[in-house]
Amino acid sequence: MNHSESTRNFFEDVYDVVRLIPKGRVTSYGAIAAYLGSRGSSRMVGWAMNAAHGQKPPVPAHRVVNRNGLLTGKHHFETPTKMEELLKKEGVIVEKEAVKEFKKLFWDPSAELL
DNA sequence: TTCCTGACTCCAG
DNA sequence: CCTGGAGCCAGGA
Repeated sequence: MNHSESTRNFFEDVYDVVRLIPKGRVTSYGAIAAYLGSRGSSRMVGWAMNAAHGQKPPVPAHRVVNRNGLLTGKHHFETPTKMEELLKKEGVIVEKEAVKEFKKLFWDPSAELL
């Protein structure tokens, strides 16, 4: 397989995992990267999210935050408050750029997807 | 092709 | 507690 094919599959894999995140739960870029077998590629997960807009079926990118629960990707949504609004709609409280009860709401694909 | 950037994370000081 | 550097690797200029 060539380079573009493996890239496409990596993105598809990321989207599939993100779509499996339960409503009202969140995970991190690093957790997804680790689940896909490339721990150091957390930045690529973020890059994938950057290209996730308009995907069918939709990719709930708002459920992916950084390892501390901070909404570092909020500026990539339609509006800077969109990410927080979507989370709040699912019952996730966001306080000062971060997910409240992050540890409790954290969904780890490596542990949940057995 | 090289250089730079980035929705990240870890580690050293 | 905070800062900087390194590793990561796909794209755009």
